[in-house]
Amino acid sequence: MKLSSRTRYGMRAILELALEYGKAPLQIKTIAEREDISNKYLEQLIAMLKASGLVRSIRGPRGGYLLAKPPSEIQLKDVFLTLEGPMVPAECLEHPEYCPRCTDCATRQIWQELQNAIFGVLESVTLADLVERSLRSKKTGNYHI
Amino acid sequence: MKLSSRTRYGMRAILELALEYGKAPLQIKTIAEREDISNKYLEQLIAMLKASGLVRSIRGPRGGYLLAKPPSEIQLKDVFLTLEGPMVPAECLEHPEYCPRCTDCATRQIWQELQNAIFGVLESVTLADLVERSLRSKKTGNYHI
DNA sequence: TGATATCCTATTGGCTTAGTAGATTATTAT
DNA sequence: ATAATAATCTACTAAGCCAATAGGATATCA
Repeated sequence: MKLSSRTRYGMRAILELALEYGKAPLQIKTIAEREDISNKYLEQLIAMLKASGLVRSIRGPRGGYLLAKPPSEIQLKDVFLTLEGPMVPAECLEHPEYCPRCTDCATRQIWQELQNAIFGVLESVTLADLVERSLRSKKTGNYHI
Repeated sequence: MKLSSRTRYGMRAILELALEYGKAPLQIKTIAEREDISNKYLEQLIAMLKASGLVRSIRGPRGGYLLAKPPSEIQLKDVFLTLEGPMVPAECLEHPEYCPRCTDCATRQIWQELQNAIFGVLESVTLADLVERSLRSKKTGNYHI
């Protein structure tokens, strides 16, 4: 099990925007350079973030992208779901009628617990938290924990 | 994010084996019928479980498959990793040299926490637990919680 | 009006998934 | 012995997704 590049790149990109919150808009080109992501690909990822209302844009020269809300109001869950798509380990979690068998039920509970565990993490952290962590590790120079 | 059919089917299949632990071997055909899975496909999934040592087989008539260890000694993590493959949200978790940038670090922590949360669930439950849950829900008839 | 930067749509190669198909081998019961 | 049974092995395939790449259109500022 692996996260898509979409999610990994996108998370890094929106963190860049969070780090610049309150300042001038950031351009795709800049983010792509800083994060070493293909310009054109990043364009699409940011479009997804914009479509879901997490990011807004300014066109033309001196334009770029801005966080649509304060970092403290954006949970990682929001970003994750936008990029990775719906978090449904098994269909029967959303549509119990898919689950006519008894033994399914026990496994179904597990998939439910897995989903809860993942959401637990992603809901407990906001972009503001990420910014704080990011600045702290920059200060101490401890890139790897 | 969704689990593969491999993992969902395979987990149900090995649960069937756990439910029959100590009894006669279960045949592919039987499991496939009970769980409504393609015979031929299930064959391959069980082969994976056998290759990883969780299941053993007896060939010929009256043959079939058996759990290689008591259900209490098989964590769901073992089954999951066999079927779903290695759980590495991001490459930089295993190879920190992939992580030259500072902002990566904050996201990297998150992927680490996600991995821990998932493993936490999958390590805390064994097939014996699943069997117990399964029998209980069969008794009460509460298939959906 | 030209430069800048977002926006939009289409296309692609490569990989994985979820099977299907068919033949082979080992074991048991008659 | 032999026929039936059930696992084992290998190969193939259609469909879908991923991670880009490409090229042009549109809005905005100086």
